[in-house]
Amino acid sequence: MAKVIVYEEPSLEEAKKIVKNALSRKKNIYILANCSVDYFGRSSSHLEFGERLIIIKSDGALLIHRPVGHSPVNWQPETSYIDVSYDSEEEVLVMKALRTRPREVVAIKLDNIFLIVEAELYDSGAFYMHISEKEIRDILATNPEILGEKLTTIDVEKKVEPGFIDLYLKDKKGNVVVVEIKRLTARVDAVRQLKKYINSLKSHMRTEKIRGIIVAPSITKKAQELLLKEKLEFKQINIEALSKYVGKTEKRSLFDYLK
Amino acid sequence: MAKVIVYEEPSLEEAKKIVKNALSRKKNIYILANCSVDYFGRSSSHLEFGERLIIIKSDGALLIHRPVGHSPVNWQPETSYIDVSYDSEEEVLVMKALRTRPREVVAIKLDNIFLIVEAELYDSGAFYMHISEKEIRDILATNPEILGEKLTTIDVEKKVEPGFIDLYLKDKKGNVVVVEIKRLTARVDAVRQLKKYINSLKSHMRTEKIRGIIVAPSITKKAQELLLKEKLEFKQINIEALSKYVGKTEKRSLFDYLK
DNA sequence: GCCTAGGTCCCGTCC
DNA sequence: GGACGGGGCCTAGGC
Repeated sequence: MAKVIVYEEPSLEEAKKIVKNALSRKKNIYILANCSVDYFGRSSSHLEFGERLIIIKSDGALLIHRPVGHSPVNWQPETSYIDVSYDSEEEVLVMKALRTRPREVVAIKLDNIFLIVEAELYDSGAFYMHISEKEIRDILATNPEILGEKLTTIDVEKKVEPGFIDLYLKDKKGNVVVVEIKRLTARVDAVRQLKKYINSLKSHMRTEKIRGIIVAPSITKKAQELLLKEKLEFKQINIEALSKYVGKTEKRSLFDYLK
Repeated sequence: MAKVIVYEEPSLEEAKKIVKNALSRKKNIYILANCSVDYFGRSSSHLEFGERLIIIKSDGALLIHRPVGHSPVNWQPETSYIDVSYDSEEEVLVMKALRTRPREVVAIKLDNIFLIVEAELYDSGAFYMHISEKEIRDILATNPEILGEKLTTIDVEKKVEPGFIDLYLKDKKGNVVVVEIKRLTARVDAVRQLKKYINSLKSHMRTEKIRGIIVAPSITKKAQELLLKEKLEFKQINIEALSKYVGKTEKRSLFDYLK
């Protein structure tokens, strides 16, 4: 079971020892403190002093969260090294998280620490994500009749020069059918993507006719227009209906959660 | 200054009161607990029981973080309502975070709570991000001579059918110059993007010559090849050197941070 | 390592 | 509100 140690209002010198020790033991560290943050790397940024939550995970992931908003204001997805030192001149605890590739640094200056929590967490729970684009693709590959006509699957994730074709099929007339799948509303960029693949195929073989189909639960107006202009097709699919093809997908509905 | 209250190992019934109260006062809430998570909405997922950090921010943002990794395993960027109840049958505290658009729900079941921290944080610190693509574009628009020749800026973010041209200029010979800017290494997709804009322009006006320039600190080999094939140009810029055109950008280098 | 594409992407911006 | 493109996107998968 989790081991959790709480330090309330440590001095900066005490905090330095606590954090260094916790880092060396690869604990999870959560700090509530008044701090400023500088970032330098692919871009650079400066965040003035304010009260935030600093998270250092056992694998070195670093996150700095403000009191509002989903996204961390600063972060380091993986750190090669976190340096902790006390700057007696500025009277701040300095934590520098380094990353080698890309070469980036996040430097945090803490001048008032409210809380440090050191935690050893056990988490081996499996995570299941249902109906990803990959799942839809595999269902359609084995059941191409879902698209409403007789089709034969030739290839899945077929490599062409500019990328990968989700589904590469042939229709009953022997035409090549290129399918681009979107799990959510298809937008103009999906149509562009499909056109790109078709252009690539056309440059290699000139004899056969090539059809392009966007498969998605819905499509934006602009995407529909571009589709018509490019003489491509759209096939609407019902994602919920597809779930019956997946054994392990749970049949719970939003309604069950809201009850 | 921050007000922080720490509750160590509360019972589930106590936790229910603490969380409900903190939610109603729009506090930041941090919970260390053994929990399972179900998500249903644009996609759906199930996470088995394990020890994690649950963050509820004062604006309703919800994050569930495992002990490793940058990204939260489950989240709700904004919640319209968080319901907290005790399920006496399963002996778990249930927190359901609802979102109306898109209609989504994250349901957390907690069966063992190690720590709850309730915090009122004050954070008004400004955040400065330096040299975005937009900034580079504006600097080049007002100082096109940086590109190494006499150019006149005609338009910024010019709308053409497939999108927006970063910079639309004329050179001293009166040729149209289309510039695509990348803040980091330019890749093949940047070249494709540029080509797309030029094609669009060509279809509208046939008299003038159109040049295309990729402006970036560096370019990949593949992009360079495509560039040559398409008879387009690459102009290297030094982002550091551009910063002198931005008043508020700090002149600190990576070296200063690493010292 | 680079490249490609997906994501419950999130987020800003413009219509 | 929908739609579209950017991001220090992050992450997974190929080569």
